[in-house]
Amino acid sequence: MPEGHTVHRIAALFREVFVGNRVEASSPQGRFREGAELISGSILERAEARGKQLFLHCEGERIVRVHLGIYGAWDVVTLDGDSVRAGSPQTLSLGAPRATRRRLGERETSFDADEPFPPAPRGAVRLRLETSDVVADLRGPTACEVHTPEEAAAVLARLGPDPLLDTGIRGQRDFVRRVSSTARPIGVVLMDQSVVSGIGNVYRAEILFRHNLDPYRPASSLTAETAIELWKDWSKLLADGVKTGVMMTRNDLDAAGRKRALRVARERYFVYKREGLPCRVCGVTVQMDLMATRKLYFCPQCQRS
DNA sequence: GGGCGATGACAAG
DNA sequence: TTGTCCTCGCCCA
Repeated sequence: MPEGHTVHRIAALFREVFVGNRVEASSPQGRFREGAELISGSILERAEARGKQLFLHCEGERIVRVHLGIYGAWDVVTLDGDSVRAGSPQTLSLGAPRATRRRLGERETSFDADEPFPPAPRGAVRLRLETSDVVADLRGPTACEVHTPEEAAAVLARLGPDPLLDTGIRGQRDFVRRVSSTARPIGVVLMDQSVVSGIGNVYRAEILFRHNLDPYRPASSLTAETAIELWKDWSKLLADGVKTGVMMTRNDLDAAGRKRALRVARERYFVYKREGLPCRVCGVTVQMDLMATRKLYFCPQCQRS
């Protein structure tokens, strides 16, 4: 997925294009018909992310919670703002204003869509949100539900700190406390959303590598200093990811290399999906193990206990 | 056109 | 620990 950075980007985009507006909701696929009816025509009051969870607060204390899971995505098509505002006869005579399509999820893309507006739903669209000049299609989410404030609060209560929300010393202390209180492997603990929000399989592998940490080491054996460094690093990576839309975890590149890595996915990581290739730092073969059902990539040399 | 894997999280046993 | 759900793009024939 869609790790935490993606969901914060979606929330920011929704704040830009939906919040404050009356939004029509539908479920072209049919699997969210009742939920869509509950919120359709109401004003979207807030859009917030916490870790991998998105909360859309609608008028009337109805909150749509969306979790993209491993392959969910939002396709957002916006009419070009200038064209819409200009509304000049010239623009109109040229036909429909240009639409821009953005996908936020699995692989982010952005391109001008050569299609009429609103576009017909393609594939299995669980939820479509629509105003006169924006359409957002949700497909493949692991969760899409309408909650009461109490239900939403219950979900939030189960989530560990998110560096973008729990800034400062409090979030850091909370993280350190949760990490130090379990003997489970740090590679498992970083993926546990009740310990820390937003880290997924890519960030897990990369953060562990960046700190030369053996993924199997008991979390409680880390020093407080190390735990603090992990929190600070996650804070930085998340902020970067939200800004660029890309998970870029290499810190060994010059400007040109960095630019290239932003374009070429396989250049972005130290170890993720590099099983069998030489470690970028020491040259030893990168290894892949299954840890808690997920593929864990690490360098057995750089990440020794 | 079939199979498979993917940035995830549950529940059941 | 295993099974299940969600959808799509890519690989191979």
